[in-house]
Amino acid sequence: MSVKMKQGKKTGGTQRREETLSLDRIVEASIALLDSSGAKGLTFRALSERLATGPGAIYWHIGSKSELLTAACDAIVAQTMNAPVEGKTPTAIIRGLSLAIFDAIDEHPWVGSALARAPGQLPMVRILERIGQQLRALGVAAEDEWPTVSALLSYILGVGGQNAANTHFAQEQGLDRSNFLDEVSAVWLQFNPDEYPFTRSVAGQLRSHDDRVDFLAGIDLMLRGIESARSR
Amino acid sequence: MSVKMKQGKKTGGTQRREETLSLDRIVEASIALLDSSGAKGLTFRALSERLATGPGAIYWHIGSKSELLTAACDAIVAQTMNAPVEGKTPTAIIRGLSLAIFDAIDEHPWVGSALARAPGQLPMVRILERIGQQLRALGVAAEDEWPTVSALLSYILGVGGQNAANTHFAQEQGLDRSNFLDEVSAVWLQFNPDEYPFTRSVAGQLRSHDDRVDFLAGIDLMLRGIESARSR
DNA sequence: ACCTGAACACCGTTCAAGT
DNA sequence: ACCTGAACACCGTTCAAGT
Repeated sequence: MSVKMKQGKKTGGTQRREETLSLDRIVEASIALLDSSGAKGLTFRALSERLATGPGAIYWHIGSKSELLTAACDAIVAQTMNAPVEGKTPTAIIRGLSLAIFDAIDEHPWVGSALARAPGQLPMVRILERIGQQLRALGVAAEDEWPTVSALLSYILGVGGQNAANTHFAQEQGLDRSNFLDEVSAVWLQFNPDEYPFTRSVAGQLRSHDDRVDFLAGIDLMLRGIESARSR
Repeated sequence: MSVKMKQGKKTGGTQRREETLSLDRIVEASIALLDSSGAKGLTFRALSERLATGPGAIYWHIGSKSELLTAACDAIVAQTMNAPVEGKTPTAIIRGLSLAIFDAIDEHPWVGSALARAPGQLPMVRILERIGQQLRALGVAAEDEWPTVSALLSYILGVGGQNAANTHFAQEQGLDRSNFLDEVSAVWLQFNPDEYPFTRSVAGQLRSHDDRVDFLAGIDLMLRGIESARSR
């Protein structure tokens, strides 16, 4: 739940009063702000008002806004990736982990874009590690380990980013996400059939689809690909 | 090369002088700005200076900054997706199309993030359409068409987004991208071996890898998955 | 129809000054 | 060591006024 991005920050032995500012409290307030008003809602002014302090105080605890966003993202990802996953086989666990991330991003859409903007950072690494261990258990060849996790991770980040963009776009237009997708589908149906035959014919499926099911279908596609590489 | 995002904008019969403002000229200048100074470089002030006009003039031609970014993105994507692709079989063409997008994003990193932020919009649809047609040629079952393009597209967007984030992060630290990845690799090697065994052992591969090769490996993984679904 | 440019309502970040 | 809050250097966007 609480994650230090900086190190060497031990809070002595004596207990301070609840109101004291701390990275944890800042991150907590940031998450609340992000959840309620999206990525645009996280500003140092809104944050310092919520924490009854000035913007400068926050800068004492964290270096920049992007660090703050990554710290908030990491709090969610850590919580998600530390939770136990049901499933016995490596493939089942990978499916479970993937769905857990999907659901976390679904609940906190801003995590999708924050994750994509922090390459190589802790939040990404947590996912990389847990999926990687299962790939190893699956028996993926050593030289294939990196390209394989990398591919799975990219896919997950891609879906997460789309998810974030969809909800952002939707609430910009005052719609919920499924209404927004309905509208996209309607636009696609107006496209010139000679130029965009595939898009048109698939527009209906866009309308009736289930994001979560499609996401899992993609994971399964990749898992089948991994299997078929292993067995040759 | 030139794409109208608004409609009904015919420029009469008479030719205006070169200096006249137009969506095309604005998009062209935007691309130059984005290429030279990244996503942060595109501001209405810098743009209006370059075009020797005021910010208000630009707003007469385009509705908002995000529309402008999408229009610039679409100019690149359209050019990329309209180019002929070598390859005879559907799989070869999908590989070629994917590489073409990868290379375009590599050359214009900002396209990676612009693409991700424009769900359902024209740039994405261009990619969707061309890949979708090849999936159809491949014989993918009608009910699998949507989840399959969707998965390929998410993967491509995911890699593109990472690519964009890497170069953005790198130039923020005054490094080039491979030096930046070296640094990430060094950080990973410092992680606790008990908590992050996989990440540590894979850090070396991160250092010596080739983004483009890894990207293609992911595409091949998915293509194998598609094949194996078809043959059962 | 198209352009000008000042003005508005914000941002992230810094920093002297306080305790 | 930690906090305050004014100030700086920006943003995107609007809009009366011009041609």
